[in-house]
Amino acid sequence: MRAPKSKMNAAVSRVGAVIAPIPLSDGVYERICEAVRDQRLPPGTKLKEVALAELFGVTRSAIRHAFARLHAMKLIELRPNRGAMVASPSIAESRDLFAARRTIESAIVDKLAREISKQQVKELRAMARREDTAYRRGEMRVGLKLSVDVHRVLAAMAGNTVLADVLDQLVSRTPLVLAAYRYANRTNSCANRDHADLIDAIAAHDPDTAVRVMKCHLCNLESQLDFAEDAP
Amino acid sequence: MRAPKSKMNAAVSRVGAVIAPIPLSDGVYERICEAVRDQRLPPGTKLKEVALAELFGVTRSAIRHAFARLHAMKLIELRPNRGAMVASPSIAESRDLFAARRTIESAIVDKLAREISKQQVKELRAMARREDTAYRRGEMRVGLKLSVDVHRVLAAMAGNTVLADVLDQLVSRTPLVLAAYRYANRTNSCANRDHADLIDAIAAHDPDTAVRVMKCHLCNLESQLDFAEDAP
DNA sequence: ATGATTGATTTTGTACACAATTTGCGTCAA
DNA sequence: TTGACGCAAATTGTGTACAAAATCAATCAT
Repeated sequence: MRAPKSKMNAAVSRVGAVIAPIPLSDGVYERICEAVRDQRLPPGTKLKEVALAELFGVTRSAIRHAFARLHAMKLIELRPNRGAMVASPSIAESRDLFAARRTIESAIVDKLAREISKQQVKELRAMARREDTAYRRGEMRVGLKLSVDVHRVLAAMAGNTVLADVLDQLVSRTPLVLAAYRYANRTNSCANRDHADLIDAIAAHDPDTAVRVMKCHLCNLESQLDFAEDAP
Repeated sequence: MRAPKSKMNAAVSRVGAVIAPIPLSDGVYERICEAVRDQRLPPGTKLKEVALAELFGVTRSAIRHAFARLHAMKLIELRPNRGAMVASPSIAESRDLFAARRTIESAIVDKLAREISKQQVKELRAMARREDTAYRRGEMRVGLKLSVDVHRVLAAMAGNTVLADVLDQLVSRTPLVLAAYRYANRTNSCANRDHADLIDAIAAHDPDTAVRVMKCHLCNLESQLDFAEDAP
């Protein structure tokens, strides 16, 4: 990989076969995906192939593979002969994204409120607690990650893998919208009380309340956005 | 740079830039995507890179790019060092797929029933008519394509591009489920009367009926499946 | 006869090289 | 000073070559 010469190449790739039995440029994909979710890569950031290739210690081929997947997830935009950049969701797309999330996550919490187990409730509460402490400590990046993960875990617990995968994409795109349009003075993305209330409703096996809280939660988040200024 | 080789080369690529301003292995992606939707590629079909490369007249690089996108759409499976094959949805995944479609398409027709225009109704009716004639003529492949397209057009008309994109993926995966699990004696995928009834309810601006018909339509389709036999 | 094993062929994964387009900078003229 | 023009550098698109892994077939042993 790193060394182009033959002996070295054989030895290195043998090791690679052990630690990476998966055909992976996947690692690159995951890393960039997380960076987008963590808002370390703001919308519009140019992604140069050679720079990323030597950063990750892989070749351009792997980067381009990762780009193809990231593009399919709509996390980056690919313009012909002009390279890749982190996606800048338009205003319309951002609105549609929240509307789609309301539809899907309502269905998810409705189902979950009917069939959640005690153990799952415990996991959710633990996660919400960790999220809360992270925000209290001012660790915004950790808090954001946990906020996002709460929604992903809810989807996973609902047991519909197809819907969970779909929501995963929408949730991953949300930080890009927040980065592009949120008021500067807003601090955290998911009000912690919202998550706690949501989990309470689910734990109480109250689907209607859970759906209402989830919709309200997403509307609150969307209302923190300012769609007036620029037009990406 | 300068062109010391041949003028011909420059001229050809200039033409290429005009007809293909998009960085396209996209054509390959579209072709395979359609083939899956048309059920010309049954689940489990092995997709060899070199064979496809010379079939489409491109190099393996383009094929691999297309594979990455098809994998992200979950239309093919990629096993490390063992290549690509058309996805074989599991029973659980198939059930989840239909459940997800019920959730999303209910939201779509609900919205559409509230704001559809006369012109859009005309388009839908024309499409349903073409679908009907195709099935009557025994052109099953054309009929299937139109059946699928009805759902895609409904999603597009609802105006939420995010939800439409998501549904596009689910709809494209449905033919794979049908190919894998449907009773052999069943003829067409979407009962034509269902689509006509659905469009009637939407045209009448009756969201509740439209949602009920859509859910019923999808349940009918799912009930044509036999999840008993094999286990992919 | 059946099963395992080894060797050759096929197929995938990855590195690399070249072509072509875009981009940035410097020069020149109005 | 400003604008356009043009060359040079950087970046992307694509084709090719080689190495590793898997598949298949034939051989050998039990």
